[in-house]
Amino acid sequence: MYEPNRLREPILDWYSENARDLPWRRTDATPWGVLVSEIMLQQTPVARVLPIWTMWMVRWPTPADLAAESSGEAVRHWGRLGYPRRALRLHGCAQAIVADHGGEVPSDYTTLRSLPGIGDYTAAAVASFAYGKSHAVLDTNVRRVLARAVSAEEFPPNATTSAERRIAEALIPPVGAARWAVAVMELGALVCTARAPRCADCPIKARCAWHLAGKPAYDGPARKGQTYEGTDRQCRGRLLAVLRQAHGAVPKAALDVVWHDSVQRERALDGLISDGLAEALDGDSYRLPV
DNA sequence: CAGTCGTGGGC
DNA sequence: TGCCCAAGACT
Repeated sequence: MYEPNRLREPILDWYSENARDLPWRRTDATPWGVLVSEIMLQQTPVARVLPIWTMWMVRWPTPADLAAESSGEAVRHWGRLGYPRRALRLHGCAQAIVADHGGEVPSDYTTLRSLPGIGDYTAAAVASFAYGKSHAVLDTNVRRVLARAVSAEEFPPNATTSAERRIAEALIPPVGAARWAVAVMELGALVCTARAPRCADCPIKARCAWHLAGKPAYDGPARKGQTYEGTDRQCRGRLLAVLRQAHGAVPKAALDVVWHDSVQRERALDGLISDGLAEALDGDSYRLPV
């Protein structure tokens, strides 16, 4: 690859002036706070995470605090963030951290990667942002920025490729890898957005391969559009919302009224139970797991 | 590896 | 208005 500093320096300078003041980025944020933020932020906008993260940090300031609660309380206080299995996985993280790591969030990538709900991105992000380690942090923002700036493509491939990882690793600075990672992410989140990128405000527009090529339209395979209305996912969401609000046993009749199709409703309820998001009680009632 | 898994705001 | 998609992980 060509001289990495051609991209690094303007992006780092831009970040110095434009970084958002997010609570999990402050110097008083703990590794646990960083871990919680990263899992909450998976596929979820910052604006919706902020209030939930703040409540969690007050309620469960350490992994031990969350581990001492039932998984159902984690699900309840997940609220409407979406993908509630993340709440279970975060609870599982807390339990593993207490049981196997002395109550301290692990600092190395491989150990983080072994925790529930922590994949390649989140392990790299926590190691970088909580502990200042050097990793390629490849989230959707970074992948889009690199696709455009380096590969002259409007969008990255559907799945992360080894070529992308090679490009990202070549750009990691020898010093300040974590700041570089968050700076590229921030550029992707605020300027180099998926729709209507603000190229006029971009610090590397004169060096961006995609911009220099005249911003050619995406010509790759169609990206998966997600339908929602009428799906099992919507049904699960309705059912779980009832259980979250109930604070105790919910008679089945109270679930029946929120979804008309009984076949789909039963399938969704079974799914919630097998996922550990709900429990069946004697007497045909249900609740969040204890 | 393609499918599954929530939710709500912006354009 | 409907469609797109927002710091992915897991199977």
